Amino acid sequence: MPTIKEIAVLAGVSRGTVDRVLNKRGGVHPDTQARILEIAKALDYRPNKAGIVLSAQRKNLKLGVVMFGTNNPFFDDVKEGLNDIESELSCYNCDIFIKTTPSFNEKDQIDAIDDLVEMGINALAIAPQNQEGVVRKIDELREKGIPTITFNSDLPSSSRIAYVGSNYRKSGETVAGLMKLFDHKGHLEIGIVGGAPSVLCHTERIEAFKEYMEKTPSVNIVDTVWNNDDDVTCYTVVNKMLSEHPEINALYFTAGAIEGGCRAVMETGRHKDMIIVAHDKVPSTVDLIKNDVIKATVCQQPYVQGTKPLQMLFDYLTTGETPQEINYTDIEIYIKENI
Amino acid sequence: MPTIKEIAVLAGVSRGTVDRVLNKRGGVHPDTQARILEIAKALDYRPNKAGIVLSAQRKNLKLGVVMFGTNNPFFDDVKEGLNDIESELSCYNCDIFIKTTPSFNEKDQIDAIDDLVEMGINALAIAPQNQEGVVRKIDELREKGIPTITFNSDLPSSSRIAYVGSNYRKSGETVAGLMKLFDHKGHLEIGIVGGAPSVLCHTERIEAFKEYMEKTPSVNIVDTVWNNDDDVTCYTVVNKMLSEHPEINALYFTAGAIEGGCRAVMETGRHKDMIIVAHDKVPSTVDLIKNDVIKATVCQQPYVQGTKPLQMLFDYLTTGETPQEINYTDIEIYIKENI
DNA sequence: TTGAAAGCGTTACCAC
DNA sequence: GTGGTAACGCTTTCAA
Repeated sequence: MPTIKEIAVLAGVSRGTVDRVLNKRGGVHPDTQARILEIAKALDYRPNKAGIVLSAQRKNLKLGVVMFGTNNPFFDDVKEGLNDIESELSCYNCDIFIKTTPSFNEKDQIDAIDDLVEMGINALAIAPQNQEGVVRKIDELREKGIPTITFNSDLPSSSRIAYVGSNYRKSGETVAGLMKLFDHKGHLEIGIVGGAPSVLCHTERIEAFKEYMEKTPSVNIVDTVWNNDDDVTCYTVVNKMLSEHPEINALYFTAGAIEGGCRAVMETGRHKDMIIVAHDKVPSTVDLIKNDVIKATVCQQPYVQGTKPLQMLFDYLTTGETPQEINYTDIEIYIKENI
Repeated sequence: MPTIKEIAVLAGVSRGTVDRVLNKRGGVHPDTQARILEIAKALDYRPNKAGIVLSAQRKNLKLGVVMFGTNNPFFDDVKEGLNDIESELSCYNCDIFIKTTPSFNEKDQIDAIDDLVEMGINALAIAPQNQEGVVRKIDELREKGIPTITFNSDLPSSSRIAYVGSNYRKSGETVAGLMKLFDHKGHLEIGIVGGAPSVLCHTERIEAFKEYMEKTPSVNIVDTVWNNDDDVTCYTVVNKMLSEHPEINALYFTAGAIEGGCRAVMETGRHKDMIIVAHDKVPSTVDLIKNDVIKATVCQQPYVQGTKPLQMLFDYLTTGETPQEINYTDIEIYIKENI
């Protein structure tokens, strides 16, 4: 493997000059520059990450994280990822500051970002609200030279450099495909239980699910109700839906807090013939799968959503390599046997 | 983050002495040793990986890999993983030597290992034959100070330090679970198509599958045939099985070369009502899923099987951290929509 | 526009 | 038993 030192010798210059060229810092004579680039290409030079990281420790990089502080246990796995990457990067003199915002409130997120900037962060990872103010704030940071990566939910219209998270349309389609495979009667009458109509990822899943099912004649979508990520609400709305629609033989839960809903199903005694599919792998969902109430759950690698954005930001700041813009997490299917 | 330098200052010794203690090289006064260990513990010292890797480059580590040279495209993904990790580790002055053995022959593998040892490898990754001679050879290497990690298939009775690969029993059970969920008739008559009775991983899958299904009254396993990982053979045996058993309504392919078998099914016109589940994600399987011939395929992260063993060996040789012994890859379910 | 040197954390080698 | 020092590859700062 060629090193900067070797290139310097071959080009008859000092290591500093090679570094200036390779990292586009400017101030080098065009001829020298051309010569160095040619040699680097010929030798297939690739920088040594260990050297870069070691050297970067003198910068004391600071990374900021903004996310919901909800009690949705889905985020426990995200947090586990955050903790692991924090402990790894701390060895490289890189600090991570995490801010959780209590409500689904735009201003809270913006304030959190401002706080982090105040603390001197060099980059930001955010699970953002889908709101204009947050977009503008990300653009503002970009101009200040602070790159942002979105995770869990994207803001394509902002100038974030990358997104790490689920392809919600494809995950809705995967649930649709599963239900068709599970369909034992040859005809599905489906009730959908979403979180809240304002949460983009849930509505995207539902939209894709519906569009996909519309192409299938043997499937009918009966009703869509919302549980506001709340167990009690979930019980009530599912109870009501089932009594109004005795024909329902399949349920699609797109959000958290499904325990109450499943309880409502079990009370009717219809869960044996009901095809229930959910998202994410929280403890209550695992239990429901083990007890044959839910047939399958479709997941989105929450741990990766915690680690990867920060890893990418760290790499970007140290090695300068531009991350891939769209990083969809795998769509994982779990049933009783592989959960 | 504390460094060796800091510990040295606090303990009133040199960096060399701290290094000797932390890496158990011996030759240090017990009192000094105790003092240093105490300080390291108190500061929660964790070695800096970038520093270790940089320093380790002077060793020019060599890793050996032994695997089948079969034309089974499953191994293409493993090889992709091998290539990626090779290119990454090459930056750290670590070379990787890959030997593929042509046949399912014990002696070939042992010869390949001997060749690699001759070349001076510091560690070995092997997708092993399940044979006594290979076990003994691994034990022999261990005594020479050359650690081995098995991948794809394990040799628990050998002194390999770790295994990376599928839990074949669990993956067979997952197929069983899927088939039960897909069962539209309320009664499964299943034909099993294995690779070869001598390949451990296939027989393990089948065994677990059968044991699991035996607990289910509505399931009957009609017959088990072998295709020797060969398309033509597969066509023949499936053709024969289907004509002898018109009651079969589900097929479980546990190995590669399933295209011929599926062709036989399609020729009978029974594929519309046939529940077919397979393993691994090779191009032909993807096609068969997209064309609704196969309902699902259960995979075992081949890419990870290529990268992780070498990453673990490199870490073990440089940082000295003992790898986890059993590293099961995820059991991934793919259907038409998430493939 | 360029060069020289220090420093990041660890390991290895040579003195004592 | 222990200390000092050079080396791994890269970046940064100061000086020319």
